[in-house]
Amino acid sequence: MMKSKAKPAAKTRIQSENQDLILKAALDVFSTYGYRGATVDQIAAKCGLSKPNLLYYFRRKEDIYTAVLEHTLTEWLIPLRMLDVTNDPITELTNYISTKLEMSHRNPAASRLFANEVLHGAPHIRKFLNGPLKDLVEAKAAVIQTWIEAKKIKPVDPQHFIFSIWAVTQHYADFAVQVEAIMGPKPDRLKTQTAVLEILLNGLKISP
Amino acid sequence: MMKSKAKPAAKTRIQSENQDLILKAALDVFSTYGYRGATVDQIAAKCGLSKPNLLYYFRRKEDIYTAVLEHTLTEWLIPLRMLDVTNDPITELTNYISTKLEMSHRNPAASRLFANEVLHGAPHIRKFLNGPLKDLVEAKAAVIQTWIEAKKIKPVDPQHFIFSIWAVTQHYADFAVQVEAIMGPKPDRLKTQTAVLEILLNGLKISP
DNA sequence: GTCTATAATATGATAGAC
DNA sequence: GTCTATCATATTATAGAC
Repeated sequence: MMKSKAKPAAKTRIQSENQDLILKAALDVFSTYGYRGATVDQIAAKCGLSKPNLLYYFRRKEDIYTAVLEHTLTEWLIPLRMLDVTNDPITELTNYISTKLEMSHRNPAASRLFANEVLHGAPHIRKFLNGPLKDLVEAKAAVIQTWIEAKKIKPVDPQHFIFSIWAVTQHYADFAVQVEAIMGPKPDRLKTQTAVLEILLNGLKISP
Repeated sequence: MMKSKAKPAAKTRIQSENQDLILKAALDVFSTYGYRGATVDQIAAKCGLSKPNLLYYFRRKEDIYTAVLEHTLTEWLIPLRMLDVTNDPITELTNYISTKLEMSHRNPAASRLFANEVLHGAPHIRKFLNGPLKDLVEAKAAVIQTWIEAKKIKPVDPQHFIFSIWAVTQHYADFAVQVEAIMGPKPDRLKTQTAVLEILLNGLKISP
């Protein structure tokens, strides 16, 4: 469960470069095949290190996995943290949704890694879900509630609304294969963004 | 890829009972651990058969997996097929969304099995996605488009709207651990349903 | 049809030379 | 720090008795 003793101290330039290589390759392999489906061999091959050399940097397979997860999670919540109660709600929510779509598009592997972890019961990040994530969602649900009470947007259950945003935006990364099977390869990103914003936000706008 | 030669012909009562047992246990194990994470041992233990006996019914692990997937997929699309252009759109869509939420709640394992398969590139159901699924979505997108042109609902991209429905409804099954970490155990189902219907449909309703 | 025993393989992890 | 070689284990799959 997020043992940060996993990584050895990175001191030399070669060490820190190799660590980056490993984490990048591991994100790729773990997100494609899942924790159990990924093999240390694959990760080693992908970053051009020998298996024993890779295991010199991270003693166990699980240590690589938790390192990548940790790295991903810290970045993942930044956009939600930025939701600011003092600004216009539609502007803020448009911004948040667009940023999440953008992140899912730029780094689908990270989205899939996280999806896979939660799908299988989140054994490595239970504490994170019950602690920091829960706290953050409650704080931001309160922000949305404030907007509702100020009649700046129509009423909606704030927590479920946040879930819906996550669900829809991450869908385009996690289920990309399915989306492309139906829409053809390389779906128009602007069209996607416009559609998602309309679907999620039109119901909230106060009628003119 | 969906080789239906997988199952031996089930003739005796014992055989067909055991097949059901196996498929039920396999759905559970595969959806929890993923294809690679699941072991034949686990499935055998769960349904009370010995491993060799299980492998008498399905020669290879992969055959069990494809059988379960096939079984799941056929049931999964029934609600979307029922979307009827001649009825009131809000009634029809309310019905569809409610049914999908209900299915996700009653059988989260099926939802997760499918999610896991697509997440990892859908190696076993590519043909299904590119064929039957694509055709069905195009047909039902046309239904929604008809409603829009008849001014019965506000304009929305029909395909992306279908994706959003899938994303949000399946989220409550696939990410149940996360939802419960934030909302507490056993979230109020009626409240969830009401919230999801509002979020997805309020933007479509023609102003009174 | 069902079992025990076991083969064949894949894979995580380590020992020890350089 | 990095490599080759190898161990130990887990797991799919089969052979063959009953």
